[in-house]
Amino acid sequence: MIVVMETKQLQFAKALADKNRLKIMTQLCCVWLSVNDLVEQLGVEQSTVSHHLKTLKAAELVLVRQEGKHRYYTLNQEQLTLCCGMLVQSFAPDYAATIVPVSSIQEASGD
Amino acid sequence: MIVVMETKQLQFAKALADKNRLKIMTQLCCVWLSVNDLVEQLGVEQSTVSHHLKTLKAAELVLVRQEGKHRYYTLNQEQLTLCCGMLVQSFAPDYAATIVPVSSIQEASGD
DNA sequence: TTGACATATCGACCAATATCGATATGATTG
DNA sequence: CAATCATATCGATATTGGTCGATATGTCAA
Repeated sequence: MIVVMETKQLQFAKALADKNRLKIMTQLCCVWLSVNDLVEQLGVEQSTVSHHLKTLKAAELVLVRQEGKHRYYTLNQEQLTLCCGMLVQSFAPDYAATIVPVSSIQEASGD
Repeated sequence: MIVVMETKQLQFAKALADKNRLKIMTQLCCVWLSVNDLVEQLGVEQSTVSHHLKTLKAAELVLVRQEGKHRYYTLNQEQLTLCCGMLVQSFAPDYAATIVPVSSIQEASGD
């Protein structure tokens, strides 16, 4: 269980640890964008954007929806919140109890 | 302001994005350890541990205290909590209001 | 000051990964 | 089916960053 969390935390941190991926996440917050939309806004090659999206997808930080020839991505706010809560639980136990009631998030994510 | 946060978030994510640094953080949670203590527990060279501690220090994720010839490190739980709150505010606005009251953390950190 | 110990820094090497260009896969339309 | 557009994957290259060994800096005791 703890090992699983450590792996998840590493994957989460690595997913965030790139300038362009953070930019992508910023762009994808609260909206659905196609890969080409992101290509235009970031100014890097399409293959690069796809590569980053794959990394974010592996970390479950983005959701995908196919529509016609387009694939629309958006940020997975719930997963991000869970990961942050996990970090606080692991590394800030003095704050975890009062600040981040992760249990309530987990309840809300029952699917 | 937003630019500053993005830089901070990148630094935070990069600081966490290494297996050995996560191990160090785990070891330093709630306790003060010397560099040599960490060297023994991680099984890597002292120079490597110092290098990681420098990275964590730059991200303000550890606190240092000199005592005799030893330097004792511990995890900065408050900073970690702030960074996580910042991430949720930036990338999970739908959750930020109800789950992570960052303002209360900032109040508690007034110095 | 000298010696011993603890930690930080430096230089070199190597592994991981970001990027690009080219190509393959997949979806839609005619 | 062929043509076109959108995205994913692949191979090569460049850059970043982790690691080590050696050395420098700093601290304390004799």
